Amino acid sequence: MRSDLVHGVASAMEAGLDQANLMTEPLYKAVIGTVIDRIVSGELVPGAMLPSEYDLGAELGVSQGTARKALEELERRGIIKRRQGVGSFVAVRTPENALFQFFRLRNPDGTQAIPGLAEETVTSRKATASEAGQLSDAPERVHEIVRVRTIDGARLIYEKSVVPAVLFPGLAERAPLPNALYALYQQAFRIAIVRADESIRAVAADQETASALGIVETRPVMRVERKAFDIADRCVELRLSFYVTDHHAYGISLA
Amino acid sequence: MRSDLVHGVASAMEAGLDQANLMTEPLYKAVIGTVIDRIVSGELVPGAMLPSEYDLGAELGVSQGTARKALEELERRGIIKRRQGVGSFVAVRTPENALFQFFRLRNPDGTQAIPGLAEETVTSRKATASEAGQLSDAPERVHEIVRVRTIDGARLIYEKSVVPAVLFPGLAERAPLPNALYALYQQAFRIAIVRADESIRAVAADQETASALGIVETRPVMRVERKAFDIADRCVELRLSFYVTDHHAYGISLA
DNA sequence: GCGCATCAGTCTTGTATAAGAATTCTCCTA
DNA sequence: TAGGAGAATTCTTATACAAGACTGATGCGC
Repeated sequence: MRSDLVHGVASAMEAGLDQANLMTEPLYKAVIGTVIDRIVSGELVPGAMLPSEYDLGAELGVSQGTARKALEELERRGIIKRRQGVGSFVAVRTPENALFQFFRLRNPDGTQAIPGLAEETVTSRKATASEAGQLSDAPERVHEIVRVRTIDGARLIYEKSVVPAVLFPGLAERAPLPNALYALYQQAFRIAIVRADESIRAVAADQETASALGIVETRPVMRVERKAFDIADRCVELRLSFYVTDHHAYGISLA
Repeated sequence: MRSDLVHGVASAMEAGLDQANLMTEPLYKAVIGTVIDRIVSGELVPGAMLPSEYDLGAELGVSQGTARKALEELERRGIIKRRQGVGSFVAVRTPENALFQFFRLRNPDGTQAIPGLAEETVTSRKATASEAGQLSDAPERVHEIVRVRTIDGARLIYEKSVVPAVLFPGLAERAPLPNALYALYQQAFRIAIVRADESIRAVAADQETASALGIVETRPVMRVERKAFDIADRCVELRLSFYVTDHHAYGISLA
């Protein structure tokens, strides 16, 4: 079986993965890498059905149980969804679940707040040194999306998103963009956001934010810096957001 | 094997678990419940070694593989730690890892901020209706821990923690309390915090917070409401914290 | 005799595999 | 149109072997 395994790993390499297997990497990890490669390459599009555990195992020269272990971990990471009796599918980021996963603002009663879109400007420009350093592959040019978002009609959110131009060709021409950017990223550019690191502070609104939201400059607002990572763990978006949290709260869970 | 399984579940019931198994619950979930029961009951204390996969399986009438599946999930939940060639151990909440897991304040360079303790008062009183409704088992009396914490000598954090008196007998007499409360909870009261839900807002400091931290009343501070849950998923602590985030940020990860 | 390295043994978890059960959907039939 | 057989899928359980880690005995040099 080991020879077949090596063959399976070899196909994974052909699909784009060629590091990290020097010392007999476990088979199931090689399978994980193969599946991720196929998603990244577009061979498996969001919503597509994966081969069954048995077929995937046969194809890569491993047993059904090993393929299963790989699929279980992919589901834990949120990359695929599985349904008994039906099959395994590449996770689809819909406007609904994208909001539920990454938009954390809650109403006073704890329910999810539903944001609207009041203003939007999309521009292309050179990346700053800081942006190039934080984004993967140090892009030279970026798209900047500046938005004012509303909740129940009130202008409460001001946010700037920066993405590499090379990964999002023609983004600026697509304006106006839909409310849920991450669903657009996946559907139009095949980039699935699966993880985000955030840095949160309470600050007094600066002049730019205050005028955008129509508030006084000294008002406390929540300042959130986000780095968003795709399925291949590349940092593909920087986002700086300001929230007015007088009647809403940012809900998170620590585990 | 199914009859033996039922027997295993029966022993789990004797250990304290007697709901949620009406319709042929999977064996490995019954094993998970049994292990959790033993930890909650104090039969397995933090740091104690669990039976090996083989022994645990034999004891409960399931195979090593099934016991293994249960132990894997317990490790994912952070309830136990496993080391190849050594064994499985009930997770120990040390002051260090408790801070790393639940104290999210970061220095400007992204490293973990180390808090100190400047002031502390511990009192016992009747629970408010709101507190009784949020805490598990609607306790009549609570302990309240009010603290001012420092970072690099600066008074930057003001926090009030409320815990049920019945679960923490004699807590008030233990003052002064150690810096890491959750380590104390586990070591002195056998209550392991494994999860917390937080609600974050940016507000202007109120009079109480401002005087405690020595800042002006209008200064923006981060207001964090936390509900902390133990291994049995009971809400055992309410905490209201105020952070001065001029030079520090609250770091979280969304996945 | 004392100290230290080495090595075998044993206990543990990690990996791989396989067989049968449970779930879901489709399609045919009455 | 309702119901049931069948096929496809994931889910559960079980077993065998590999790999890592600690223990203690053994032997050698000093």
